[in-house]
Amino acid sequence: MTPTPATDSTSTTPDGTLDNVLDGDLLSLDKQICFSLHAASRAFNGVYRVLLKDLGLTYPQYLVMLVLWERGELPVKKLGEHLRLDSGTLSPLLKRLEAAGLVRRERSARDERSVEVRLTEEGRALRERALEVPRRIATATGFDLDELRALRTRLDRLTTALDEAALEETPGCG
Amino acid sequence: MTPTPATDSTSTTPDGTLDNVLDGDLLSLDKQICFSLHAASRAFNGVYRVLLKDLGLTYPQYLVMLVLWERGELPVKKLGEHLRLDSGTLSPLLKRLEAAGLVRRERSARDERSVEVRLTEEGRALRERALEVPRRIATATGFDLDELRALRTRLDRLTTALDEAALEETPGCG
DNA sequence: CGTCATTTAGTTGTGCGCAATTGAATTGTG
DNA sequence: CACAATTCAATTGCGCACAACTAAATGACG
Repeated sequence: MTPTPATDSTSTTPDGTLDNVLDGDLLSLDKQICFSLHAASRAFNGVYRVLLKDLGLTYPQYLVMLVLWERGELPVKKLGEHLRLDSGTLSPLLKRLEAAGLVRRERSARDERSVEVRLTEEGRALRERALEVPRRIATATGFDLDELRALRTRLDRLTTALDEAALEETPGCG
Repeated sequence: MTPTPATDSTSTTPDGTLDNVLDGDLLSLDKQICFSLHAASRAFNGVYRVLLKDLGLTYPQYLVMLVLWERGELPVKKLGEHLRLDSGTLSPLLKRLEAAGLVRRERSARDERSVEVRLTEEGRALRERALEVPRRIATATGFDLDELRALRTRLDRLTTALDEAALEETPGCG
C-alpha cells in the first residue's frame, strides 16, 4: 500500500510553470502534495512518538527539551520564538514538563511579567538518554546525512516562502 | 528572522554516513531537522488555513473534500485509508461537515456497520470555489511544478521509510 | 505624577491526531 | 443453528495548535 494516489493528470505539462495548467489538474496535484506533506509530517511524528515513549516525552515536549539542553534556561517568550509557538501552546506544555519534574518555572525577579524556564537536575540528566534518539531517527528516514541536510534546507526555504505568503494573504496586510 | 538555528556543528563530517558522527552533533542536527519539519508543516497548514477560511473549511476537512470531489461517495473506512486517518479523527470531522451541509452520512443498506459519506449539492458546488486554492498555494511555496512534484516524491519516500521503521520499532513486531 | 499603550503569561474554546475502548453487525467455524 | 472472531463506526481521554481574550507588569509620554 503506497501513499501515492492513483492519478497523475499533471504529467502532461511540458514546462514547470504554472500559467498553462488546467485548474482541475492543479487540484489533483494539490491533493497529492497535501496528502504527501500531511502524511510525512504525521509519519515523522509517529516515529518520534515511539522513540520518545521511553523518555516519557511527546514530540513537542522533546522540541522544548532540545532547546533547553542547548540554552539551559530562558524565558517563555524566547522559547516561543525559537519554536514558533505561543503561550497558548507552551503554558500547558510547560506545566506538564514541570509536573514531570524535568523543568521549573519561576517569575523573573527583574520583570515580573516574564517566567523563566530552567532544567531541573532530572531534566538535565534526561539528555543522556536522549542522545540515541537522533541516530535512530536518521536511520528510520533511510536518508544519509547529506540528504537530511538537503531536506532541512528545502524545508526551511519552503517555510520562509510560506510565511511571507501568509502575511500577504492575511486580510489587512496587502 | 530566519528559521535556521545558529549552530551547525555537523558540518565537519566529510562523508554522509552516520557511523563516525558524535552523538552530540547528531542531537544538534536532529534539533534542526525537527524544527524545520515541524515549522514547515505548520507553515503549510497556516497558508491553507488562510485560503480555506473563505470556504469555511479547515485543512483536514479540505483533504476530505478533495477525496470526495474525486470519488463522489465512499464509506468512512475507505476515506480513512485514503487519508490514513481513523474513525477517531474522521467521525467528528464528518459530523461537522454534515452540520455545514456539505455532506450526508447514512448507514449502508447492505452492511449496517458501514457508513456511506456522500456530497450534497452544496458540497459538490463548493468545488468550483476551491479550484483557485491550489494555484495560490503553489504560488505561495515559491516552487515551480517540477519542484513541487520532486518534493512530493521525496516526502512519499520519507513516509514509506518512516512507516516501515515505525513498524520495526513498535514493541512486539520485531 | 497619572494615564495609556505595550509586553508577557495564562485561560478558554475549537478542531485535529491518536490510543484505547465500546457496541453493533457481519463472517467464519463447528 | 450457536458461538467465537472479526470488522466498522463511534466515543472517550489526552495532548497539541491556534485564535481570541484576560490580567498583570512595564514603559512612554504629557
